[in-house]
Amino acid sequence: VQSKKPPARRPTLTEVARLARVSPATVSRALNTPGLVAEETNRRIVEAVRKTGYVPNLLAGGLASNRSRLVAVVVPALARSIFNEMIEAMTEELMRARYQVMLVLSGYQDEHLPEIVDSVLARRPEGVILTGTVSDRKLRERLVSTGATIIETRTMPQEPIDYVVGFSHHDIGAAVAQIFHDLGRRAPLVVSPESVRATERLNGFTQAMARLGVRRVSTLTLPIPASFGQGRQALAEFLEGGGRADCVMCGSDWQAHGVITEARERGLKVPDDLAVIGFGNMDFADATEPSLTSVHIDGRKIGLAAARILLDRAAGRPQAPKVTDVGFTIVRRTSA
Amino acid sequence: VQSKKPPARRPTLTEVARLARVSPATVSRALNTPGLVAEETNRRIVEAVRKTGYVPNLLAGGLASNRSRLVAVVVPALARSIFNEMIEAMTEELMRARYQVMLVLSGYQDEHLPEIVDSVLARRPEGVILTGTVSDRKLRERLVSTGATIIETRTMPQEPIDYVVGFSHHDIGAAVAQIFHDLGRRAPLVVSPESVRATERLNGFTQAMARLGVRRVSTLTLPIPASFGQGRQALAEFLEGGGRADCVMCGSDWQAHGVITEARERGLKVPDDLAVIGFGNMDFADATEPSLTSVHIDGRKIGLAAARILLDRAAGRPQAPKVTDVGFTIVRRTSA
DNA sequence: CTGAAAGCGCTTACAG
DNA sequence: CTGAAAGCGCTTACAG
Repeated sequence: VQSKKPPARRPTLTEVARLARVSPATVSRALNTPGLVAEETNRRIVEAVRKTGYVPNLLAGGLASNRSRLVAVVVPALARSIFNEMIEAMTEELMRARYQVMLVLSGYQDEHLPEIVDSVLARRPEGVILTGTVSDRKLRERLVSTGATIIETRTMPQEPIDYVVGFSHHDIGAAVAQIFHDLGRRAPLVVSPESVRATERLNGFTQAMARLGVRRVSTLTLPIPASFGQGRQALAEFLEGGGRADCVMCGSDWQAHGVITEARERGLKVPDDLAVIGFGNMDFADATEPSLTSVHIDGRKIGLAAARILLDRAAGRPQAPKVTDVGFTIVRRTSA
Repeated sequence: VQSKKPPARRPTLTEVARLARVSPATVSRALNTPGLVAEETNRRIVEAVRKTGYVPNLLAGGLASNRSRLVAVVVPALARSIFNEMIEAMTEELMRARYQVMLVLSGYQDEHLPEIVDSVLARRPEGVILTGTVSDRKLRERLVSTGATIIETRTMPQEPIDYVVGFSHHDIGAAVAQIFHDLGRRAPLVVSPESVRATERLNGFTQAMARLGVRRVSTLTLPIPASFGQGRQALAEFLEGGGRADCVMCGSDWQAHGVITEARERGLKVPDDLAVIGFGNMDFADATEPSLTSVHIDGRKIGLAAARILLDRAAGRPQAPKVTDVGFTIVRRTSA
């Protein structure tokens, strides 16, 4: 006498074949390339699939065909994430083509990257979407050697691993510097999270400022993830340490909001005494008081472009360009 | 003469075995249950793995062992998402146990659910995490029949499919009603997205209000996803249509912020003329003017609890309770 | 502690 | 248009 759990064995392709009175090979064809199968045969197979409730086993299918229909997306984190729109757009597009997305969290430190890469490769993904780049040469080679399409996003590396869909953090720093310069600011401060990409923005900013005649840039480096409280405290310490600034480029909108809050608490007027520019153009950017000028990246555009590259390549369609620059915009609101 | 792409064949377990002078079976054991293998043998195998750069093929492994080490997470959407923290906590915990997370976007309509469920089951996941519930009986059975652990989250269904980690939307509606009542409000408005769960909150609210002696509740139903602009326009139309209200329960913080903005634009004082409570306790809830009272859900707690259930079950450890209620809190700020 | 063998559920040349 | 057969790369009783 059995209780509860029935054997839970799922019907297999072979069972469907038997029911439809064809060979397993024909069922496989009917499911994957229906054009190759006679109409009447197809009908019988569809009916058998329906009757049995058959769901193909993609582990077996992937193993046999060497095509996993899987794309890995590697992001540092998700909470408070600026990656949502990219991931969402990409996932939607890939799901439409019957691909699936494996979500991988890498953290902001690189130390676990080797294990993470291996765990990704173990699934034999057809594509790997990276946030930023991978600098370790061995890891880069390991990624490429799999034959998967590798796409670096949200960056613009000197030496791409394979494909790139991103923008130049360096240029963003320069553009922000230009805005402050146009506002007549001469004492810039950069509040920057401790990340490769924030550092690129810092460098772009500093170099542009130098070109514009401002050689002195104050910098506050903060641990990741950058928060409201942190931004606030950072400005407090800076000012109490005797620092002077009339403009601030922040690593995130949370930081920027913290900086603004602290500044106003101390009687500074934003933007008159202190102009502030954030990064990310978050939901709340127009809800702060004053509203926040911020750098906007089109995440959906990145996600879509990456998905298209993968699908085109999988379908053998004419290759996309290796590098796609989606650019950025700076949304001017009140704070600068 | 070959060019570019080297054969890209990855080393197999058999090659590792040959190099280590053992059988494939022993390599498999060394990798999965090292305790069963002699130390010296193990050493040789580890060395061979290193030398070859071997990465196990989980498609093959999963097929052979009938354990995919895959968990599917199904959420309606990611952009502006309230699910981030849940997903992040769950993914972290599962990755630690060498499980991987497949991200599935379902949209807010149920029409594509059957295909989505099939695409999920095709990967033979060991667990399926759902946002909300699945009402279609056939789909429920299909899910269960796979033997995977099914976990419904962010809900508290009458008849759970399997496990539940969530909270009661109905109770939230009631709690919000109580707050408005304590503030002496008698003309409530509910701005509610067109979703099952928002409707539960609406019902809880309406019933509690009735118990508290307020029988008339105005309702504005909005399409999903609920946005700032929508909330704003909704209030505008409501007031211009002659509607009266002294308090509003909103379906999201974005809506709430829109409602507040519109109210102030029209000279209404928040909270004096109009008390407002949002849902989600988003980042910007304390950045609005006035700051926003909102319902807070501990997403990380949900994600962790779900991951634990899966891992405990996979390890055959004593079963977790079928239903976990993580509750909710209402964060009082200025708007109510 | 280790190996030989069967099998997991598919796909895909190959042949007809 | 269809089938027989081999094979994808693992795991796991079974036997020793």
